[in-house]
Amino acid sequence: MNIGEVASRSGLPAKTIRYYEDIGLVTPPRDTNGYRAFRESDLHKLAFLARARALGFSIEECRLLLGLYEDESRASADVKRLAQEHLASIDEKIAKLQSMRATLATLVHACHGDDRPDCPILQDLAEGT
Amino acid sequence: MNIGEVASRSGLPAKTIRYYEDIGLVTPPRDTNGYRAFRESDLHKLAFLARARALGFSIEECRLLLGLYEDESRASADVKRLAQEHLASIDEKIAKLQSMRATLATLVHACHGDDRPDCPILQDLAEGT
DNA sequence: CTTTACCTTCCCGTGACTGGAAGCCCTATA
DNA sequence: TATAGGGCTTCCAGTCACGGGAAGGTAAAG
Repeated sequence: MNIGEVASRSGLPAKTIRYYEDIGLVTPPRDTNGYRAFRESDLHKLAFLARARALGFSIEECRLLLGLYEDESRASADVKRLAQEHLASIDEKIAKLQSMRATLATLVHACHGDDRPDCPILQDLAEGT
Repeated sequence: MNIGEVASRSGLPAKTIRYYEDIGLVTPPRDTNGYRAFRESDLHKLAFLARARALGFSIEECRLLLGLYEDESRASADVKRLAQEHLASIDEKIAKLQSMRATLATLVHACHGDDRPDCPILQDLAEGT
């Protein structure tokens, strides 16, 4: 399998797949012409990575997850802990964004938004009330 | 005012203030010894920037906001539009995170998290069900 | 044989900083 | 007056996870 097919089947751009090889997440062998020759197992790994990334895991977390996935003697507790930590960090991000959102929504609501210059949004930014 | 005082009064790290000068957001004059000599107006701008950044505006949006702030003949509609677009992008981010969160929470809930290897989290990542 | 599509490596750019090195400047104390 | 410390300066490199694009080799189609 060449990189193009792997890209379309995994949903990852070819650039990303090459990058994942660079940082050692996959290690496809090479054909005599120098092309990467992906095995089914490489495709499988890449699809795993695509889904883990889609859940917001960082590359290093993905590396750990892959390691656990390939370790037959893993404890599911280790996976769960990793996922829970990630869940907590997502919750933090959501909370931060919602706090921003609340302030911003109040300001937007207070601004009449016409052609006059006075604007509570700028006022708030300037005065930090 | 030296950079240290401006840093503590604006809440921005000195490094960040130098960076903001690099990209032209502030242009403090220099003392004969080469030190930046911040005026009250510079401090004011930096505090404005700190608050705008805290609301999640990008640097380029901050640049626009500063421009509007200093333009006496601005239309508040321009400010409001900028803020509304930013609000929409925050909503997108929140939605994405909440979707991740939902999937992840389901998986975490389904994983017993003991010393056995079978784990629905890894299963989901592997099979993409 | 030519075109076209695909593959390769390499290097630069992104956003918004952060860390660290090397060196100048200013103040205070022994 | 020597020195120790802290603060200031510039510059370079690294972060994270890629994406864009150049220069060139290779394969499949007409």
